[in-house]
Amino acid sequence: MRNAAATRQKLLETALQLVWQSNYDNIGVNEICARAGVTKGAFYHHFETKADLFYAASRQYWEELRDQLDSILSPSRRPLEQLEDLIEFILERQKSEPPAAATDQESGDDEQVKVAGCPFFTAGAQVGVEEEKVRQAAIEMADNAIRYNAALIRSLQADGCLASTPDVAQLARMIFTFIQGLLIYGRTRNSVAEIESDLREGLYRLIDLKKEYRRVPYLKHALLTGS
Amino acid sequence: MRNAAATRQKLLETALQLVWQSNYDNIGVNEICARAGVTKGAFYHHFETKADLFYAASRQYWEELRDQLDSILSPSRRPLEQLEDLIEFILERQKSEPPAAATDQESGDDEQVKVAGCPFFTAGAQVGVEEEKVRQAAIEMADNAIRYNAALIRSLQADGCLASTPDVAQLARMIFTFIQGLLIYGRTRNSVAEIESDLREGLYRLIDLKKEYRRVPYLKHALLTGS
DNA sequence: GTTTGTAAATACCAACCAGTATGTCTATAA
DNA sequence: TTATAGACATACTGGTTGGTATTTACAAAC
Repeated sequence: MRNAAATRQKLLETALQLVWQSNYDNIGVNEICARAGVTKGAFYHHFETKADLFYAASRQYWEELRDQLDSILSPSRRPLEQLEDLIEFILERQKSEPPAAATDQESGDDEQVKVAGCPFFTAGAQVGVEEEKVRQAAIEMADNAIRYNAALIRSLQADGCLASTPDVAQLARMIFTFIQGLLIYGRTRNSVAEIESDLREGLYRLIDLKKEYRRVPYLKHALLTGS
Repeated sequence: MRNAAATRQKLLETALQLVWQSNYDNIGVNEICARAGVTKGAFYHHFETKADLFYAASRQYWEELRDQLDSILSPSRRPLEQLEDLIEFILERQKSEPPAAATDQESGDDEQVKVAGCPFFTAGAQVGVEEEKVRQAAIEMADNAIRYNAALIRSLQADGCLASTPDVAQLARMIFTFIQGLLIYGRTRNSVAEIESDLREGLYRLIDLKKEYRRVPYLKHALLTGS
């Protein structure tokens, strides 16, 4: 590694991957370095502390996420389409995490974690009074996500999809917390299946989407009796 | 400490308190012992491992919680009353945690954590593949809580309070995940105020409570313009 | 070709981790 | 009074933690 930018990037990606599979306290600097194929000297050359790395990783993670959300929640698309694609996006992402630099070097032995939720958000909720930067990352992450939720709600509302007039800011918050709680629940069971049905139905109920716009989540009865 | 039961209880309470303020990985056996005024020998006399202690603590925590839920969700009370009291209970509990053995010995310097969420549930979501017992505790905790949610939903439904007919099991799950997500969110901000309004409104929307049964969350406008 | 600044490697630190080995106390039973 | 067993205390283990000090490799500037 004679390329400074590449080394830094590798550390960010590895941190992202590892914290996604476990949690902030459980991942050590040594392990990050080993997995990234980088020495400790390089680590502390690029980042002052472990918390610093995670803060930087969370920001980069959000930038990637933001780009994807921008295309899903693009004003050029119909609000209902945005909602459904967002749901699909969340579910799909749980099946394919960690997000970046999945396979490289000598990895390949890891236990597969199927559901994760945003590790930076959950980490920020758990670290102690020290590690203020980690909590800061969680707050920023949440604020960003909530902003996008609010935009989606306003679009849906403007399109006449909502059965009632909500407090947009509040509803955007509630959607975020619901999704996070759901993903954490899914993680304890380590299965995506359990949350697949709940995500769509829960969002429908929270945003009070008009019945005619709701996609029937499970067609098993209809399918079994013949389409 | 010549009383074995008391020593064991003290360890359980201390573990409960500490993990509530922080998280599983961040709390060491040494710290638990020191805070409990107990030596390490006593600790490992009563519990085989750290994970064992937390599993036991989570079970005891649930037993306390269950008793309170039993009185709140008692069939002798009107379903709507049950719901409102449950909401109040959740909010009130966040302001007064940790639940047991708050002040004893030489404590008193701790940073106040205002919002917590169930630490055993969140811990179970984050621990790695080892520590299976910790995750087990989280799953049991969730299952228990969801059972009580389901009972409440059925009561509300039987009383004609719901605007639509829900999948009870699913809705009970969604309520649980929503509440957990909300509490975790509140913890990152370290404020109860942010979640107070969201909890009631979110539950109303999830369970699709008929409008006439919804308690108006904020009367600020009405109050400001004169009652 | 030498200087200079940055990137990275090595070796190391004190503090802490969960867990253990071993001994002592004390209460009860014989 | 003695024997036994549970309840604890003390001291320690090997290993790991986040972080640092020092040195080396290397590329561009002069």
